[in-house]
Amino acid sequence: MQTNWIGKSSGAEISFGVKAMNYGNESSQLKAQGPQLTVYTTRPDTIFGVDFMVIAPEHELVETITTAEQKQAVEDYIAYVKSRSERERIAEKKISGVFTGAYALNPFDGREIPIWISEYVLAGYGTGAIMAVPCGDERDHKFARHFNIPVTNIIGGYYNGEEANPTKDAILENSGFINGMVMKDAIDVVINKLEEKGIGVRKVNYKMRDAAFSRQRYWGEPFPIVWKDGIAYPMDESQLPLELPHVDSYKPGPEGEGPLANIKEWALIPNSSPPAEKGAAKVPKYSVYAPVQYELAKQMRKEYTAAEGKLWEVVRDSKLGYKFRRQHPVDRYIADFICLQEALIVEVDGGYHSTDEQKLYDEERTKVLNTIGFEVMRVTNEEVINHPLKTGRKIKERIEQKRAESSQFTPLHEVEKGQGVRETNTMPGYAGSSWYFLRYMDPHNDSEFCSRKASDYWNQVDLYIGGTEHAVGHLLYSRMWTKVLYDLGHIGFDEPFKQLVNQGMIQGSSRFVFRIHGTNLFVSASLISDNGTYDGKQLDKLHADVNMVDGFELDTETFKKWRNEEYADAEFILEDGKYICGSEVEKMSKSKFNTVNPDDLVAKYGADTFRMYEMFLGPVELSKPWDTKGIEGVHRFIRKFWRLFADELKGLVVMEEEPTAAELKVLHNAIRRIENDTERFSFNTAVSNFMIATNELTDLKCHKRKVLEPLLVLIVPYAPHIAAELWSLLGHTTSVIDQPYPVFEEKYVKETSKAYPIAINGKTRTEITIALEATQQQVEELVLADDTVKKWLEGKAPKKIIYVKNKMINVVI
RNA sequence: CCGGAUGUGGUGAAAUUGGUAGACACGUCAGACUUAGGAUCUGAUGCCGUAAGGUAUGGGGGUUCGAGUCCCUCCAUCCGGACCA
Repeated sequence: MQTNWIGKSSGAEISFGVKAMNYGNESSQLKAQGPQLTVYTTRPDTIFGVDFMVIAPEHELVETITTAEQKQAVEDYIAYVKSRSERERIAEKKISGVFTGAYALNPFDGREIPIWISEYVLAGYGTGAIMAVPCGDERDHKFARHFNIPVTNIIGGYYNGEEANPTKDAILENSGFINGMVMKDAIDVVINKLEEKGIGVRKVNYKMRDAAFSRQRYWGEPFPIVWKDGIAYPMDESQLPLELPHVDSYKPGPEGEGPLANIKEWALIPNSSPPAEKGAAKVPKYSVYAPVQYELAKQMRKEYTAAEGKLWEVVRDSKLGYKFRRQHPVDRYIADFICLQEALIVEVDGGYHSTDEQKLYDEERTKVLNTIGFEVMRVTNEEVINHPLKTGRKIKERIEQKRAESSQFTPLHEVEKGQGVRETNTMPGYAGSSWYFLRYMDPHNDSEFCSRKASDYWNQVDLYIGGTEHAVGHLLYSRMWTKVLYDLGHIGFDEPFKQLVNQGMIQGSSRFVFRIHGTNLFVSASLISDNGTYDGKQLDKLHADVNMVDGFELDTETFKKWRNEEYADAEFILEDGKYICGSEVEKMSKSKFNTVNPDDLVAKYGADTFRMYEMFLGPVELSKPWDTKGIEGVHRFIRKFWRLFADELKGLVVMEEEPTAAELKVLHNAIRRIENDTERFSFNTAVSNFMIATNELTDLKCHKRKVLEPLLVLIVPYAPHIAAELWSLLGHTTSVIDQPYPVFEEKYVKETSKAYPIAINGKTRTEITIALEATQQQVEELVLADDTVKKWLEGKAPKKIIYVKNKMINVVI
């Protein structure tokens, strides 16, 4: 599960010479001898199958190697790539590319290989260039077909001419010195040869995910960092720990920082050091982005559109009175223009923002940027080009309006000069969760995180139960820190957890309302036609809060008052006087308004019922939508269990008599099954075994202490509150938690006979009770004497009688 | 597209090694006790059929005396990942 995240791949980096020729770029000094093009590949064994090379549009060699004839085509292509948003590039599978006019040389046979540019190669991964082997790689193959590049087959019959085959088992053909070798084995041979010739090196590549160790949120450990003059200083150890202060509001700070920025007393540190440049301390706060993005932004800064160029002239050098940057990475996006001090982003809409999909993307982008505190303003290409100065004034007006609105806050950058400013971002969830289990072993230690003595005693965590997201995020980092601490000798184990169980998610059951697009009219679900329209009109599908829906029926009055009366003017098209909602099972999430508050259920049924009901829903590792339908059953069980001990009127009814064989059998069956279920995390069947035992004891009218006390100990992990309560009701003064676990004894559940199912040709027809120690012959006699069996035999003799002791009997006719 | 998981009644589900499919609950129906019942208790309840019986674990095929379980294949849903060279 974690391999995708660590993204380790091993292969080789290979340098290809580029054929010397007359390049379009006259200033190139590489006319005599071509430059080197370095690629990364996991499959060096396919080197003789390289039919073309592809470099990323942002690749540094693009300008250098493009020939004069291809110059225009390449420029057009790069302009096209630039015009596409990051997301389009990732989402669309469109094949596009352009030939540079240059050729690389195969280091082994000198074959000339055309070099292409295509957006399917990413600047940020590997070297930003690949060697394309169409017969072995599907993307390369599609590219080759699209541009009619001849395909060299190096894998013989494994390649059918239609589809690439990424096999490693083929025997190589058309492959020079590795002809006849199996591909797997050739990988090493080629790498060795490359290294020998000095044109390549063995290399392991990693991709990093979630590398940014910072969040603009409240909940997280604060960084012990103080910014001064734009430089981060770690706090002195004597001032640690830095504690998360109380906040009244979790809203973003005045400039879109984390909520901590709202607490001036905490964030600002009086200081007499030299005055910081205005705003300097804030700049790095927005620098939470991947290096790839930084590179991309740099590139984009060089290749701006006409409108962007004009607007830059208007806003650059604080001409508007505010400092603007252009093509600046923010979160996962790159903003066209940004004024960090005022948290305003100005986007220039090119002509390509016209389709619905692009609009959706823009909306989402705006939403994300808003969430982290930026206001997004859009201007069109036309207005910038026709009225650049007017656009500038418009931007300035917007800023001033924004300042007026937020004047109740003192923006951090306006504080007295010379003050330090705390980092207001906090650490991500996995920061603390990566090692807290170690701290738990020694929580009061104030000289180190955990003494070696304590960690040696407690050792690894026996069992880790978590969801699948945790398995990648949290587990990955706890494993890393554990390994680091082990290498440093602070702990004696290098894996944090002995066993992992992935529990499923409790999903939400969302409810939807359907609004006719552009109106306040809401249509009840079953009136909507199959193609998702009503009366031919488009509908907006909106989440409605599940708490104002009874089953599927919407409480329309509550709905009108919902979200500060956002839908106060709503009108409804009902069916049978009701508004029926649509429903879907989704992840439970506040944004989907499908969360339910367990407090209400706990108040109604108690925590034990709630706990057991969650267990009873099904296997832990499965996800299922939250549904309270069955909770009554569990609650009834708990009351029934209670009645074994006490009567509403008579109080305690426990008797001291010796239990009967039947009662002991119930108890010991329960011990065996529940112990077994608990050990294999089959909590749902354990709960049902408690129910079975309780039902059986109720039927036996058993209220005997010697049966009930062990049962109480069994139930402690499942219903701890009532277990403790009943334990004390039984007159004990010690805790039930300290009781030894009941021991199963075979002798109480031993049977002497069994009611065997009798099957004729595999189909069960009747049942005969036979002693367990019966022999094959005795069984056959008994079975053949049975009326039902005789009826099915119709006087014939059976071919065979299969007798499996303690299981079943099958008569084959 | 890749990887992982899951498909069983009206519903949540059970079925240690291939051996009585649907335990335990919810729901529904009938009944008891009740002024009442959203309390408690009893019984019934996969589907078709009066019954005998037939049929049934996503679809199709196979192995076996016997398959929810093992094998092949197709389909659906969910989760995770994804231009990763």
